[in-house]
Formats: sequence, structure tokens, C-alpha cells
Amino acid sequence: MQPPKPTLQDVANYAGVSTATVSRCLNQPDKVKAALQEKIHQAIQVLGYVPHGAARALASRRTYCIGAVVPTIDNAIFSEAIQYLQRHLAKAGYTLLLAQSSYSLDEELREVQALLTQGIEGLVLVGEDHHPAVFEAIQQRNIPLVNLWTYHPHSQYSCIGINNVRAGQRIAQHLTDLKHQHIAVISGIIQGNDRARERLQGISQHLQGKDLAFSEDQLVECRYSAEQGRLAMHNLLSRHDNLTAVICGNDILALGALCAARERGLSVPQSLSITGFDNIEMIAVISPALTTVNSPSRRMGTQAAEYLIQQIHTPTRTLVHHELAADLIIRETTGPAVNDF
Amino acid sequence: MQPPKPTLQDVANYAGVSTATVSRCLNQPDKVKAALQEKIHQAIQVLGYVPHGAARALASRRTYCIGAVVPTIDNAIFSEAIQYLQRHLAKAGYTLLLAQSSYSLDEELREVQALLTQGIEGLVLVGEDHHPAVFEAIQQRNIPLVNLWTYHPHSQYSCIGINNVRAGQRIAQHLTDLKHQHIAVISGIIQGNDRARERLQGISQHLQGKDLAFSEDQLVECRYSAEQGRLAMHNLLSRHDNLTAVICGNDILALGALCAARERGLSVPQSLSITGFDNIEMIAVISPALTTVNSPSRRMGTQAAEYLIQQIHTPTRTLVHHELAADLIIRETTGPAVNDF
DNA sequence: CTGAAAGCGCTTACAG
DNA sequence: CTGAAAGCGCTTACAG
Repeated sequence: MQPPKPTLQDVANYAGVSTATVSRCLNQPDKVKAALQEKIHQAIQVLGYVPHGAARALASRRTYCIGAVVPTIDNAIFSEAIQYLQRHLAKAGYTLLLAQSSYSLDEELREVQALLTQGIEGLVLVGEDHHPAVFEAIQQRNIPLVNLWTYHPHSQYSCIGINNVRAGQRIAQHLTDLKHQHIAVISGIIQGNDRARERLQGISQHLQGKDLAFSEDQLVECRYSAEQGRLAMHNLLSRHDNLTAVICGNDILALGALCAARERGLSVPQSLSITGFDNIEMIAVISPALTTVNSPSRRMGTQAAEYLIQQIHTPTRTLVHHELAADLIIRETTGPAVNDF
Repeated sequence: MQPPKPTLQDVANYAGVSTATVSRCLNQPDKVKAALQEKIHQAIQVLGYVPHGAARALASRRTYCIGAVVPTIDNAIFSEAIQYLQRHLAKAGYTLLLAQSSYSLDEELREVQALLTQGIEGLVLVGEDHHPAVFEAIQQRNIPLVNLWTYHPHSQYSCIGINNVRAGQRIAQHLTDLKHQHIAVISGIIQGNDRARERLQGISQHLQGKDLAFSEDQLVECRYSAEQGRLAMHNLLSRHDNLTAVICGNDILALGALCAARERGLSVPQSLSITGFDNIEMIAVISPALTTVNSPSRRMGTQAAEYLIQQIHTPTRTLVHHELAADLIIRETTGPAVNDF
């Protein structure tokens, strides 16, 4: 039924040359006479030859694979970044190996080890916090690493991302500028998520700077889903009757919060302001359009690819600390506080 | 600086055993004495040994890799399916290799060839239409294949998906049941997208069955983005002043269409009904909540994993044709037609 | 239960 | 420009 898959040896035999020549024809065509190339390509065509990647990788000590592990692919900002990362890597002849950590650092470590086994030549992770064994393994193999969505100018690892503390401060400031004094937060799970932690820190710092208390009962942590955001909002609203603004950890959460406000007959932004984070495409076209902070996902993907490719091509392991803008995008869900209690 | 990465040989030397024993210890631990296992694991620990996947794949002729190529990862239905596919494969010890085709069959072929080079043992694609060379290559290597999002009971390839023609009919029928007579369609690009083509076909068939004309000027094709949907809607609305319903190719397009209707002061569903497709999470929590058709992405991902794993474990190449329900989900964007012209 | 040895399918100095 | 041959790091009958 199935003829065993042809090997490079088969191609060589068919074309009447050595395997070395076929290999060169594939990898360094300029070193092979045109006439032979012709013959060889014909043989490849006829036999339906497809190179054996593992054999090639073993012999050449190159895999042309880059690994990435993101918390989840099922979040527009990550899938966008991945899309651009992959596209950019492909242009340079690299393949992206993608894994998910589900926001668990232990899971991330396991995925990194699997990627290492696959022979990745570069790695992109999300955030600054990782299992120590990740750093060890990467360093031992001298593999370039870049952390996305985080910016720490003095980190000993490369990063391309945003200043999350500042982003948190900025969104909080937008609200205090509007005279809000009773502000709550719906955050993603902080555990294992340094971006969420730092944003919350920024919010908390800003509020304290304004002499506004920010205590535990003004915070709800939940998974990033619309339904969770909706429940969290109901929760907050029934615990506090004086809230005028709610900061959400991402846009999906904010959409759920918006839904809850609607269910309670609270108009946004007249009686309640709501903010998101990420600026995913669709929140601009809904009504009311969501005030949010832009997450430059595509640029992160593209720049991560550029950095890694450059690092692979040059032996020097120079770090990069690149801060991208996290612009506040004011739309329709935030307005002046109504402090009529 | 960097000690060269340790090989299995190094581990064997350090533990004072042969490479065969280390290999067995890793792959068939029950065949190795506990005392030796202890020693070997210690050696692995100390040396920081990570197996060389390419060498293993070459020697064992197994990669434990499954390939998938989807049009784009940046679409919730595909990323959800991929997420579940990956999770399920991981449980069985398989790694997912993911690629994107950008809705191009030629690009899909290139990606499949790259995956073949990587040594995939199974393949999942989206849709029924693929480059002939894809089928040839897959067949020559006797690799199990499953097509997602499509259901054709007599296809010579396995499929797990929905009946797109029927789904199109159903959504059109929902509208004609509501007495709509002037219906337009905003579809994704049909070229290279058999799902979109078949859904459109279903819509068109149903309308013709009701003696409702469906001509070219009632159709706009565009990329799947909110902004494109918005523009398409404005386009349709300025060309036709009697439209009472618009069927959109997916939820994102529908969100854009909803935005355009709002911009023109048309209330939905009072003066215009709008439908989506896919049932992505967030469209349930916005207002008005979108009427749509459910796309069982997660189940497709899970079932594809199950099928491929089973096919890899058994030599028989039995086909599966699995139809999943594409339920119509009626929410707030559809209502009775106002035929007051 | 363990080891010696062949071999998986390529690439790459080296020699010509 | 081309070929013979070694070797990449594993696995797996085979023998003991």
C-alpha cells in the first residue's frame, strides 16, 4: 500500500549522486551545478521526498525552532502576539513551538523542559516571574530568552513590554482625576501573574497617594472570563453601596462587569465608571465603548522575534530592556464621579 | 562559561551504567532495578540532563507530535479548539505543533509540509477543501487526518464538525420565520473558505425556497474584523433602504454591523435584525445580546485529539464522520420584521 | 535485569 | 564542484 517514505539516500540513488550532493543541493544550492540540481529536484518530485527534520537537527545541531509559552492562547492579546511572533519568525526560516502554562509557574517549567527537549534555540515567556529551574536551564544552554508584557530596566533578563505599575497608576489616576473616591478592583488571579500583581500595586499606590483607602474588601480576584467578571461585579455592588468606579483586570472582565451594572439598572458612566485593560478589538465597537489601556501585543510579538533572531545569529548575549507605551484609551465607560451620598 | 549540554552518555558514565540502561530507565522504568534508577535519576539531576528530542525521534521513529493548521489563531473559536486539542493531546503524551494558513490553501500546503518534516504522526485541518498535494503527502505516509468544522457523511476523509449548509439554512429560516423578506449577508471571504461558502449556500437555498430573491448586491464579503463588518454594514445600508435583517458570517462581523446600525440610529432589533455565528463568550453579555449559532469548538478540539490518538495506537485507518450540533441561539438582536414600506 | 553494538537519516569537514 | 566517511544522541533487538 504505502511505499516506505523516501530518504535522502533514495533521492541520491535516483539522481545518481551522493547524499552529500543532495544535502548541499537542499541547503547550499549555489555549491551545486545547475545540471545536478535539476536532476535532484526531479528525483525529489518523483519520490515525494520530504526531509527528515529530526535527522537534520541531529546532524546539523540546528533546529530553527523557537519556543514560546503563554498563559493561554485563548485570550486575544496573547493570540495576537503569538500570531505576529510566528509570522515574523517564519520569514526568517524559524518555526514557533507554542505551549500554554495556564498561569501556573510549575506548568510553565514543565513546558519549557519539553521545549528544550525539542531543541529550541530561543525562548519567549510572558512576565518576569518564572520558576528558578527555568532560568537555570536556559542559562546552562546559553539560549536567548525574552520576557514579554513586563518592563524592568535593570532586570537580568531581556524584556519587551509595558510598565505595569505605571499602567495601574495611570488608570487609577484617570479615575481620581474624575473625582472618584470609592473605587473597587476586579483583578485576575494574582498568584503566578506578576503583571496583575504590579498593576494592582500601581492602583493601590496611586490611591494611597491620594489618601484614598484601598482595602481588601474593595478587591475581587477571579479568572479572566466575562461570567466571572459579572459575578464579581454583583459581589462588589452588594457589598458596597457607594462605589462610583470599578477597575477591571482586562476587557473581558469589564464586559462582564458592564453586564452586571446593566442588570442592576446602573447606567454607565452616569452612576458608575468601568475600565478595562488590553484594548481588544471589539470593545471599541460596542456601546458604551470601553475605556481601557492599550496592550501593544503585536509589537511585542514582532520585536521578540527580531531580538531572538538577532541573538541567535550573533554569539554575544546582550540584553534588551524595551518599554512599550501602554496608552490610556478614554472612551465612554468613564465619567465624572457622582458623590451625592 | 557553559558546560556543553550533557548527553545520555554523560549520564551513563556518571551513574556507572550503559546508555541502554539509562534509556530504559527513562522510557521503560519497570525494566530497570530500583537501585539503578535511583543512581541514574541522581546523575540526571546533577548534570541537568534534558533528553535530545531529535536523537530520540530519529532512533525510535516516533515524535509524539501532532500537527494542526488553522486559518488563524487570532479568532476565539480556533484558539479555543486548539486549547482543548492541546490539553487533551498533552494528557496522552503528545505535543501539538501549530501552524496558521491565513485562509490560504497554498499557505496551508506549505505549513503541512513543514509539519511533515517535523515528523507529525497525525494532522488536524480546518474545513474540507485542501490542496491536493496535502492529501497525497498525508496518504503516502499513512498519517491519520481529521478535518474540523465540516461534516460530510460520505467524505473520504475523517471529519468532526457541523453541517454548514444546514446551519446557514437554519439562521435564514429563523429570519423568515420572523417574516423578514429583505435580508442581506455580510460574509467572510469565500475564497478558500468552504465553511463560509456552504453557509452562504444554505442561506441562499432557504431564501430561494421561500421565493425570496438573493442576488449579489445583497452580499458583502470581507475579512473577519469588527471594523470590516462595520464598513460592510454601512455599505449595505446605503445601497438598500428596505433591509430588515442582516446575517453576519461571524460574531465579530456582527459586532461591527451592530455598531454601524447604532451609528445610523437604527434600533436593533426593532428596525433591523442582526445575527452572528460562533457564539463567542462575550457576545452574550453585551447589550443587545447577539443572536447567533453555536460553534462547538471545544468539543471539536477534544474529539479530534481522541480520534488521532486512537488512530495512532491502532494500525487500522478507519474513518470517522462526526456531526456536532450547531444550535441556533436566539437572543436580543433578532425580532419580527417591520414591513412597512 | 543489563550491556555491546548497530542503526535511525541526515550534515559536514576533508580530500580530491 | 563532488564524494567517502565519520558522527550527531539516542533506541532497540539481541545475547547473556
